[in-house]
Amino acid sequence: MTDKKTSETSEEKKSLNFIEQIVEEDLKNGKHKEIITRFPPEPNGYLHIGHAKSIILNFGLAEKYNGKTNLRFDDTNPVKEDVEYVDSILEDVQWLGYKWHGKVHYASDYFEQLYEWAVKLIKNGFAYVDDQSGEEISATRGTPTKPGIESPFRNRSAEENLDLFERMRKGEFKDGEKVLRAKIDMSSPNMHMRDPVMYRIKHAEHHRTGNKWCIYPMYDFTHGQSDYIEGITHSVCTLEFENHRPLYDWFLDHIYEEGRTRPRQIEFARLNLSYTVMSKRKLAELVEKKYVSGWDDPRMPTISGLRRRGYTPEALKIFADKVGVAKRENIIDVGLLEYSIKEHLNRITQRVMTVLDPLKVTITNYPEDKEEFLSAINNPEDESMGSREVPFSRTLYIEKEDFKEEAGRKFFRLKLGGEVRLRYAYFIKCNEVIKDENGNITELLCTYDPLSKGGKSPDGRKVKGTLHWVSAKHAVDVEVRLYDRLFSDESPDGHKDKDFTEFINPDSLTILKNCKAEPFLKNVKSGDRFQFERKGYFCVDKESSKKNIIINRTVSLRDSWKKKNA
RNA sequence: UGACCCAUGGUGUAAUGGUAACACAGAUGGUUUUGGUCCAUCCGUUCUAGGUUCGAGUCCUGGUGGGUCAGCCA
Repeated sequence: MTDKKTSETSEEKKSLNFIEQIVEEDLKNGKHKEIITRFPPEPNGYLHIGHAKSIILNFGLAEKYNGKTNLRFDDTNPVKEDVEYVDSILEDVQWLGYKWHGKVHYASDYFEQLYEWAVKLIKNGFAYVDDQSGEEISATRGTPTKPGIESPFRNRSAEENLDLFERMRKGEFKDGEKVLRAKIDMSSPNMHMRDPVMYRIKHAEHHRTGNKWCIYPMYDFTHGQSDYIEGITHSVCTLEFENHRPLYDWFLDHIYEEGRTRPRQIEFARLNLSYTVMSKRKLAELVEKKYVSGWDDPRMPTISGLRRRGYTPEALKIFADKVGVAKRENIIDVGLLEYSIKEHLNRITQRVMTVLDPLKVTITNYPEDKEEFLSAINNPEDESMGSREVPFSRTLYIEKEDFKEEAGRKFFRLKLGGEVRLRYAYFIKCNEVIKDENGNITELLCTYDPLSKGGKSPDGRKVKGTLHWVSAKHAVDVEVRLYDRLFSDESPDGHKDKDFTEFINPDSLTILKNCKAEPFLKNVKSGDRFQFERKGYFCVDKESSKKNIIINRTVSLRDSWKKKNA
């Protein structure tokens, strides 16, 4: 029953992805003795599953090749960043199970060093202060097919540039009045090489450096040098930075000192998931416009959302492994994510019986005051988890959808005059259906076969259906929240003429208030995970309390019956 | 109509000049006290046209299609 194939065959001969090949090559030919990677988020939002792929890639590389991984906040833009995000990012990385090397790094720790390098570039004639406005700079940059125009301030003397740059730092100028630019090539076919801005003036309070600085380095003048300072060997980022690489290398060329580790930028394709959006801006919009309850809403593709939904770090690693690493644009089927969590939860979760949509069943030939306890297996995939006792009595609940007065032979569940097995309990036969004045079924009158205790056929007769059930007297009331995909379209932000919010699925959340669980659930705490037999994997929500137990459905079980009849 | 990058089943990822492999999805069947798990079988002439080679998914050239770049964002 248990699966042994995943542990044996799949690990043996796994081919390397292109980044691992580069690393192995660099290690083999002695370019590096040890690799150091880094995860460099900007603290301007919550991490999502795309970041999880990057985290797992970077930390995974270091684990595999006995290297190290730094955590560094790319905090060069004070107006967008906040400690709230720093904290959530720290929590998410740790939850994934990774430990960064040494202390947490911040690009803002390097502001002084960066400033000195900027001065060096100025002295060597590779940078100048430009007085043009943002609009002018933009207008003279040219287009991808037309070269740009050199700034009239491009050929100032080093002395003048130095003086101006110092005064920029001192705060003598207003925001936007001046910038420091690299002097490269205004007619480069690569737009990023057309005298990119290195520093801009922002009289804004930074979440770490406060008001110490009023000039802030741009990403391009920060990232590679930060890698260099930290001794990063492989600087892995996403494809949209491909065009930045020549600039990354250009800055390094001008500050590099012989003998030191020189970082290399390598780009891979970011993760895209079907039926969701991944951009920070769009996720923020979902939160702000209250389409979801917050960044950690269980329907969100954020790490905190997935965590609250009941995902495990292991599942995300399984997922990342299956997705792979390459340079091709991709949209991963969300089904693969769901498969990954099912695969893990199937192995580890406690089984439990919970009726989500209860229908009362009275066993007419079962004594009024009798109750008994029946043994149920906790996890068929893991014998060491043992078994538990489940109470049985005359009045029970079964799932409404598990009964039909009349149905074809393909319907294995309970029908009038038919017999099914109650899991771990008895065979029961339905003799009578009770309805209210509107014709709704309110109760089933059944008889049980005392000889079928434990669910074994006493005389060898077979029943096709096995139902989960809960004893009414012993039932624990719980609230269950079912989640469906947030969007009805596979690629909600892939339509030019339509806004992604038009595809929001109005039925992505269903709250069930009247669910009946077996007594095992009485003392659950938030974060506990279960399989509700025949219903799916569930996780106790953070809002859950003793009085009001709230449980999220992480993912449903595969259901070939429902699929066929859909 | 510039530069850079990409193109292998429905979706992803392999094959490192030598029999197109693995996973997910789908289909069919088997086992089963979860219509779960597990097991078996089926599902691609590698975007296109040339070229190099004994041999090309892989190397070269052209084409086609897609992505990225014109923030004082990262």
